[in-house]
Amino acid sequence: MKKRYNQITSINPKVGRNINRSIILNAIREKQPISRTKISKITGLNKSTVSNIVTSLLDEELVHEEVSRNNEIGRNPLDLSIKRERNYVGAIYVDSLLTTLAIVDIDGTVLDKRSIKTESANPGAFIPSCLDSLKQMLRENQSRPLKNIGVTVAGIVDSGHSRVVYSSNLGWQDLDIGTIVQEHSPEVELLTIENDAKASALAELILGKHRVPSSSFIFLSIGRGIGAGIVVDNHILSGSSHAAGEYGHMTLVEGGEPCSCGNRGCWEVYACDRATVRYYTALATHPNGSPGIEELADRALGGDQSAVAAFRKSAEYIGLGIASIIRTIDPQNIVIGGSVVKVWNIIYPVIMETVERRGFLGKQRNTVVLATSLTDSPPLLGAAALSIRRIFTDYRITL
Amino acid sequence: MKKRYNQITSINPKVGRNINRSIILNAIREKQPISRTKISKITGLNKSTVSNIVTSLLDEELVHEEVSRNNEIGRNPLDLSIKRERNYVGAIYVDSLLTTLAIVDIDGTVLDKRSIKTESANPGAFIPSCLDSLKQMLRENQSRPLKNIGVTVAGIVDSGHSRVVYSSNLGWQDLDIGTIVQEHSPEVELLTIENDAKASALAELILGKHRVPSSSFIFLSIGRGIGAGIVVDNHILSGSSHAAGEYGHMTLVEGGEPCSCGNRGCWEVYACDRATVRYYTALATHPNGSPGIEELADRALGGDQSAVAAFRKSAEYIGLGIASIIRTIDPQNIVIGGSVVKVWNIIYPVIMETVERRGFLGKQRNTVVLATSLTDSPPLLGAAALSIRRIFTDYRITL
DNA sequence: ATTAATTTGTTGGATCACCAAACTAATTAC
DNA sequence: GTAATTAGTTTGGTGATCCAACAAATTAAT
Repeated sequence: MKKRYNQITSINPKVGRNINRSIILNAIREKQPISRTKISKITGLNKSTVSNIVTSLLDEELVHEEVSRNNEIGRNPLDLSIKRERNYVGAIYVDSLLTTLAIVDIDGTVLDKRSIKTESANPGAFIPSCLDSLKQMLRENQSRPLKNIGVTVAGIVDSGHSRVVYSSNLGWQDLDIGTIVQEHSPEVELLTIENDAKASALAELILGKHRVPSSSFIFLSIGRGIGAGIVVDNHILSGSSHAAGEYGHMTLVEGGEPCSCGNRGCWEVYACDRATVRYYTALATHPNGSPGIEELADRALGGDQSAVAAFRKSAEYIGLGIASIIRTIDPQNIVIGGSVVKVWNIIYPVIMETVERRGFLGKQRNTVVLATSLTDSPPLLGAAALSIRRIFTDYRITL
Repeated sequence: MKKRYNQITSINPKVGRNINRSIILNAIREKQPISRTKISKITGLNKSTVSNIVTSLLDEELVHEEVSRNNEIGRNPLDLSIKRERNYVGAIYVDSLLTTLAIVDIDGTVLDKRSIKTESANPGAFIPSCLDSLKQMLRENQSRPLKNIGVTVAGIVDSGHSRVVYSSNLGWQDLDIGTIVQEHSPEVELLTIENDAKASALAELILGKHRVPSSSFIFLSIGRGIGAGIVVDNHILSGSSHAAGEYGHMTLVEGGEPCSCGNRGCWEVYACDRATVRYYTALATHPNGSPGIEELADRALGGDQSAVAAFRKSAEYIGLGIASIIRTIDPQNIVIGGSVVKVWNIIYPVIMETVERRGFLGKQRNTVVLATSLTDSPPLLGAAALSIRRIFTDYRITL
């Protein structure tokens, strides 16, 4: 297990070949179906080189070939696309109450999914039980054992050492997930663990239907708090303490409302799900107890004006924070994930009104705010994306 | 003119060679003096390959060779270092009142420097007059014509098109500096123009004496406002509208003091030089008019308690903003440049006290706050660094 | 002084990957 | 049926890196 990234510090023919292989494989993933000739044109590699590398990709069963009929003059191209069968990955998203397990193909399609109760108090027993559940699912689907598994949790994760540094949700601290998995399931060749928002950003990048929205964007995960994955030039910003993207605790109102982190005026105090519920109970004449965010979204969609107003108030603060992000990072896109996406039509106009009033400083800005394009839970697809990325690109350029 | 970056989209032997050349050249710059064998060890390239490439670098007169005596067993190594003679670059920093011109060697040493009054109202005449002054300086130093010139201005700059998008300081909008230079001085092969804070960050990265502080840090330029250069994995974050790093307009106090940008509670309202002066005039019993920030720094160093208190108040807000940066970007370092560096001993304890109280959320964080290590004005060295970087690395990996 | 040991840097042949151009294959248009 | 066009393969050439042997320079021991 624990195949580490190939850290590239210089180029030799083999490394160059591997990089080109990855470039071609990613081109196929992004533009599929695509012909060898087109790949040659967009990469600048010679046709013969492309053919040569594609032959190995076909041998590795990562790519699939099919004759195409395009009714144009000349010989028909051979369409290349990603081979989805035989390359499944395991995905585990550990949330505070429920843990979701899934088997996902390398194109991001969820083949099977189930949830179990999270038993975070005893991770040494809980993690193995997740792996056993995955194996059970595999047997039912008659698939080969999984060689790649991705795990996502809310909290600070040292991905390079497969360790959870700190997770307040789960009460974990310095937990070496890698060793637990290795001892229980030595057949797993690659385990990757990452923060949920960072992994969601990765999923949006490589599996999202915004069709490569851009090479630099910010994925905002709005839920219990506000976390973010920052993507710069196709790389996730990890942070020197593995803690980049903790946008929820950006100070928005110095001296404002107290936050669970001990400070005051943090963004998430004003804009996360709990804030919306708080706004609702303060506004509604008959709040019917304290509804969950999903229930609240349903009420808003059903026409409950207090629920709508609560979401609009949150949206205004979401917009304020986004304006700060735009001014400081100036990303191409901001992609939002979380329950609020359910009421996108209600919140989007409010967010944009605030952003346009506050974020652009009168000058032209290009940042586009979007709802996530992922069709399943972003943190779950994020867990899958961690493994999928490694299949497509198994090195990291340091230079 | 206008040599654009080589955008690398795939690897072939020539590109690989060029990358390795750049890796070796940068290794020499960072670790000089260094032997061929050591370069081979740190890059992973074969000794013979290193020798081969070093031979071309010696031919190009970029590198200098010298026998070393290290008194160790075995043959003495040949020390390689950057050849500073014959490779000078021009640097122009256009500030709102004064423009500084300099001739700098590729190791970052300023050979000659002078200032002229900024005539921003007529850039079509002013830019050429800057170039003429540089040529005059060259004649006095009996140097060859400059092939590389870097320009820095405060404002939003489209570096790829050598254009100033917007500069409120200079009143420039959509100004094509590249064309002006090309028409006046066609012998200039490469003109690079960049925002002052971003270029300062670059200077700190490649010329700073923190000896490569890290590959990801934020350079905070505190002056009339607060600008920043964000360095991630040795690259400057440019932003989708070329406007990344406008940290001065990050909202810190929603609904707070009005800012010139039209919003309220922006960070720079509380923490820039004007704020410090404001604090001082409010505190001092005999403010002696409204002193400039340099004068104020002198008074603080001279024991003026009102000046000290003003800087400490600003420092507290600087710390607050830094805490937000740490929580959101989690950089390895934050490097501060500007007049406040003069009173570093006064402000540093206050900044750190605030940062530690607010930025680390009780968990271990590694971010280190430092004063700039640059021995000359960061935006001026930044202008030089723009050209120097291109000499050392003339491609950009896109992948 | 001579020899052994050690380290630096060079040389020459082998290998590997990409490229260019010619070639085969398949399809449409006339 | 032939020409034109586009897709993909084959073949030989080039160029860069690697490997291993070697030469050069220095210290330590005999």
